[in-house]
This record gives sequence, C-alpha cells and structure tokens, in this order.
Amino acid sequence: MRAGRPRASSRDVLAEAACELFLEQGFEATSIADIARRAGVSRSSFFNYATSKAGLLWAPFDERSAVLADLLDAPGHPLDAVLRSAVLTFAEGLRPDALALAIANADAMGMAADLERESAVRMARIASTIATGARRGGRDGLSADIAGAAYAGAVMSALRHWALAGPGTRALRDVLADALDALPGAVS
Amino acid sequence: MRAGRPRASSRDVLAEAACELFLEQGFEATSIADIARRAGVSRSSFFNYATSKAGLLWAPFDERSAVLADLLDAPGHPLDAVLRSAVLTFAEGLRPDALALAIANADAMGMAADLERESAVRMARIASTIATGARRGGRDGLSADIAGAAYAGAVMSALRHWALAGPGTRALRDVLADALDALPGAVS
DNA sequence: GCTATTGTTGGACGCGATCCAAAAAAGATC
DNA sequence: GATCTTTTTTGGATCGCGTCCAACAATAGC
Repeated sequence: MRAGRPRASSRDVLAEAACELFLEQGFEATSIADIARRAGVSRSSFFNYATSKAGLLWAPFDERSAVLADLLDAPGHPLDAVLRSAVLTFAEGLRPDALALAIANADAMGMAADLERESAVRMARIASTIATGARRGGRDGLSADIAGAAYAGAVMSALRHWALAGPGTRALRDVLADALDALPGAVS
Repeated sequence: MRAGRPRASSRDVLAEAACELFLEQGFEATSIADIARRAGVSRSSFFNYATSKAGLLWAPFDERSAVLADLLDAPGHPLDAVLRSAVLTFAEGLRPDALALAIANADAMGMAADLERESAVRMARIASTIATGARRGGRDGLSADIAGAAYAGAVMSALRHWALAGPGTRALRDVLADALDALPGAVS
C-alpha cells in the first residue's frame, strides 16, 4: 500500500456530483463549492481532482490524448495507417461517461457555450498532435496541419455522435472507425 | 453627426496598448485595469470595446467570421468552389494587425497558452460554420464535419504562417489561397 | 511510539467579468 | 441659450474562479 493519507473521494465521484448539479441548476449557476459540497469534500480539495470546473468532465479524454501524443512520438515514420491505428488506440481506452452525459444533455445543463469552448481546445490539441506526427512522416507543414485538423474533426464528430446516440449503443471505437473511413474523399 | 457622447477611444487603441503591455510585462501579469489605464479610459469602459481580455485581439477576426457565416447562409447549394470563394472573401477584409503581432511574439508575450485556447475556439467555430454549409450542399453529417475541420485547419494554418512571416510580406488572402490549394490530397 | 509521506482543510488573495446608477458630452428642438 | 434625448463614461459593488499556503489529519514502515 502507498503511504500517506488516503484520498477522500475520486474524480468520478466529483464528476457525477457535478452532472447532477448541472442538471438541477445549470452549469453557470453551479459553483465549484457546490460540487465539492455535494461530493463531500472541501472546495480546496476539488483542485486535487480537477484543474477547473470545465476540465473536470474532460479529464479522461485528456489522459487518452496524452497517450495519443506518446504513440505518435514513438520512433518510426507515421504513415496514414499509423495515424489511423494510433487514433483508434486512443479511443479504445477512452471511457468518458460523465462527458457523454453532458454532451447528450447539453441544453438541459446550459452547457452549450462551455462545451463549445472546451471541445474546441481538445480538437485543436489533437489536430496539433497529429500534425506534428504527420510532419515527422514526411508531409510539409501545410498539408500536415490540414490532415491533423481533418483527423481531429473526425474524432470530435465521432465523439459527439457516439454521445448523442447513447454510450450503450455502440462502442466509441467503432463510431470513430467509421469516421476515419470517411476521411479520404471528404475533401475532394 | 450621430447624437450622444462621442467615444473616448477605440478598439484599435486598446489593442495597441494591450500589445505594448504584453511585451513589457507578459500577458498574465497584465490586468485589464492596466490596459485601460494605458489607453486612457476606465476599467469599466474596457468592456465597451471588448468582451474579454483574450478576445480583444480577436475582434477583427470574429467580425469577419460573422461575414463568413452570412455568406454560407445565403441561398443556393454551397459546392466546394463556393466554400473556397467564401473563405477567401472572409480573408480579404481581414486586417488583424494586433493579432498578428501577438502570434509573432507569442513567446515574448507569454501568450502561448492563451493563443492556443482562443485560436482553438475560432478554429472550431469556422469548422462548424463550414460544416453546416457543406451539409446544405448535400454532404452527409460526418464528411461535412471533416471537411469543415479541414478548411478550418487551413485557415488557421495560413493565419499563423502569415503572421510569422510578417504581415507585410504577403497578403493574407494569397497565403490562404495556397493553403486551400493543399486541401485536396492532404487526406489521401 | 516516531517519522515520513500523502491528502485535506480553511482562509486569504488577485483578477476577470457582470451589473447598475449617476454623471458627462454631444446633437436636436424650440 | 435652455432643455431634452441619446450615447458613452465612470466608479463602485458583487460574484466566482483559480492560486497559494500553513496547519492539520491519516496512513505505512520502522
């Protein structure tokens, strides 16, 4: 066992409490103190589990994004097939339950504006990650940027469709695979 | 002449003052009060010219984005050629002087993180705008999202390259035209 | 028990952003 | 030129986010 005081809660508990409150009062009207109180921890402790109110639901996504970056940082020339498999691996370990709930109930939660901001940041981050990978694969800067953006668009589109259809319906990986299949020919 | 008290400043003046301070002290260390003071207006008045500290430099870009949305909202089926010309029109009226300065001096200004966030939001917004246009042009949702993201990636990549090369070097429109030429074949 | 380690807690702080009522500066009307 | 209307400015108040820190609590290993 690891030494030290055990954690009093978990990020999932925090995220669940947050979703409840977002549904009851809306995103804006819910303060960090509210979330912490419902989860049974102090406001200070909230920041041991998440860096911000908006980032709380995106934590699983961000962790997988770091994995994606590592995959594309490995030696070897990332061809299109490598990019595709890396993105699929990224999606396989991804289980963004609370985030899916938020996407599906964005209007009821008053989260449309926040989701736009936060998903935009993630999309750009993935685009940049893939672009640097594509550059290492020999592409010039411009088409690498475009390819990265296209891949990132496919990822976010798949995430949204998967969440709207209900996470139980299909595996996120499969939805994303379909999206990646649509990549060639999307810009003709 | 229009009735009422005349404006005491302008957004450009505010943006210029902001850039100076960002270079001197860094973005984080510069408060809105600082910017307003240097521009000779009160802190309250700052919000008559910009909605936020981060948005100040992006105001010209946002105005042209609204124009782009209007162009793609016009009747008629937006084919690829229409998308392309709309995006070029968007860029022609765009004169983001302060923004270009910030992009070129992002490190010296300590604006890397902020630029990532703000440009991500703009990129996603353009992607969404173009995606809805592409949908109206007959594409299915998925490839419309991908095409929108690819176009948006080209726009932001062109903006960055144009700013880094120095705004006097080439017209933004021409840089963007090259980027749009790279669209087909970027995802092969 | 003692110590090292890890987490929790409350409080204080600065800043971004919103809101509002009061005041100031212009044109319009007579 | 006095008054009215319109537009903008201004200061102050308020709220919440996010950071920082010192004190305290709980666990493992010795």
